[in-house]
Amino acid sequence: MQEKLQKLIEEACHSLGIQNPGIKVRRTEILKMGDYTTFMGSSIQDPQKIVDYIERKKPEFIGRVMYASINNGGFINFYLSPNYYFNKTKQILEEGENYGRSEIHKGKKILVEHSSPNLFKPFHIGHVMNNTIGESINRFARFSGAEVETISYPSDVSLGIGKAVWALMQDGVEKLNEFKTEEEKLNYLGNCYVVGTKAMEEDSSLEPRIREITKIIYEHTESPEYEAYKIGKEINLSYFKSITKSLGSNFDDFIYESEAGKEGEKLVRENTGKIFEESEGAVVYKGEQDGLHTRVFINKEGYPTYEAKDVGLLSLKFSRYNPDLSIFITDHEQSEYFKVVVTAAGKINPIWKEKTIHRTHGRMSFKGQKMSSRLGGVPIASTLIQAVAEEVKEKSPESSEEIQNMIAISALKFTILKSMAGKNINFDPDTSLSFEGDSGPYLQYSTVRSGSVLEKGHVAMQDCKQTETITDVEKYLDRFPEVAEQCISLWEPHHMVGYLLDLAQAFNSWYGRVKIIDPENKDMPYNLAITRAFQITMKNGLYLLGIQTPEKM
RNA sequence: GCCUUCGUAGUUCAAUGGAUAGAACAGGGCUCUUCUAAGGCCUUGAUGUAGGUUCGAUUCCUACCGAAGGCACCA
Repeated sequence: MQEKLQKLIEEACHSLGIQNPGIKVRRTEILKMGDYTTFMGSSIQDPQKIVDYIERKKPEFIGRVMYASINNGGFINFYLSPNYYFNKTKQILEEGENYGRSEIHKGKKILVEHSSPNLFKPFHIGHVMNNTIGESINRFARFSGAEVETISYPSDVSLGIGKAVWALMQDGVEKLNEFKTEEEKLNYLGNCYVVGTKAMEEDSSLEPRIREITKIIYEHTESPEYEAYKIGKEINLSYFKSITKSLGSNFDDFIYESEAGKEGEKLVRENTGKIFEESEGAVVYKGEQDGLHTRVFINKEGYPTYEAKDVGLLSLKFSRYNPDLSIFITDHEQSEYFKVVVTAAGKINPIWKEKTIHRTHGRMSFKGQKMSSRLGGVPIASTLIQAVAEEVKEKSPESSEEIQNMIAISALKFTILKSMAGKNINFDPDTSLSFEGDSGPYLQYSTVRSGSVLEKGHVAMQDCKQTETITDVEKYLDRFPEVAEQCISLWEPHHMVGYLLDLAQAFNSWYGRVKIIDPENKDMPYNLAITRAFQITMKNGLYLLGIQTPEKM
């Protein structure tokens, strides 16, 4: 549509002898100003003549064209016709869950890595943020026409894990059998991590032993320690899968830190003297040559650091999946770190840098009393979700537990997704997590409401007649595909959140004014069709945010 | 000290260089014998400071003030 209008206006300019008008048609931000608009600079002598030209040629999709004069120029505003919107509604009903699906990355392969956990450490609120943003980007990737592979990068070797395994060995692995549920076993393992860390802090003579265990884990040496580690790793991994599943994620594959470490160490050693250099006994990359800073890739003890592991990860991603685009999501405090790592890795293979996109999420800080006291100041993911679900239960005791969870997760995800990723979030449970106003539940509620209307009336497009007036709901529905494309091209989900709020508001406002199920009203069939189109679009949009829509609420 | 990101209403967030800077929460006032009031309608209130580029700046540039993060073997 934008291209059609662009052509039309260029044609009009040419007919008036203006060769390079340099004007761009774009969407209006305010609905009453029209659907598309373009700014006419003072170089255009007589914009009214352009309007007249278009009025004469007026194709069917244009309702009217207006010139609005302003300071040093003005806008030519295009209003699309009722006929255009009528056909659009029909199109949405036909396309259903494919409405808005894009083809910008058709034929391409995209690799998305997110939610990378630290096994043996609890899945905390930071992981929920990563998962929420990562999952949404993952769904946008799938909506872009690309073939998508989703992976996670669990950290399965570190000194910290060595400490946890040491603590696990103290009481014996058999102790795990005493616990009935997976949750209890997991809590016990989490406790081992704490106990191990504390023990080493208090008694430094334990260090050689813990380093020995870490080495065993790193080298997969057959031993009781390695067996204990494998059991612990399995429990943690299985918990990771189940909690991310409950949040709406599935992973096609994993690349483990232990694998990436070996690959990375090999690559860094091969390129030492070329890309990397030795300095003070360590192998470093001097980032100053690129306006960055120096980082250590292999420490003076000869072990690969996270830097080398991330180089290995990049290498494995491209050798295993050969993606056209590789996106990964981390905490924003790693932004500078990854600039150095990706730049250094790009010197080994330029493709790795060119095709890699790093998106970040901020941190969540807590304030307010209500939720903080319930959480006891520990933002473990499952505890947080449970606490939110409790709030939902108070408000809606008659809903099933499944729906209560859906609403709780939507409230949480909405809070994370509504602002631009990478910015910190001030999480005030008393206000940021309200279920009223701009919120996840508001979007769900609006969708459920449309479903409830549709239960009472049957949608039949063939009974619909074109109306004289155009509702704001139709105008917003028309914009869904381009909002999705905006999110895809920028890899920023928050645009969709703002859009869905506008759409839902338009629907709720319309719902308040117009009785949809009204046999007296000749527009009832078309109003039902709009309602159905609204429901389809909301569901598609919420899907892209990783939010489920309940049947009732 | 250097680098990155960010300062918008009392609060939490929006706004490809364009029209009167949008919402929500909080405050004030309406609205359920009519399809779900987790709703709708009305109302008070904001671009950190000082310059610059531009017909036009929340957006781009410079300085300052403030916040978060990074800067050698932690992740």
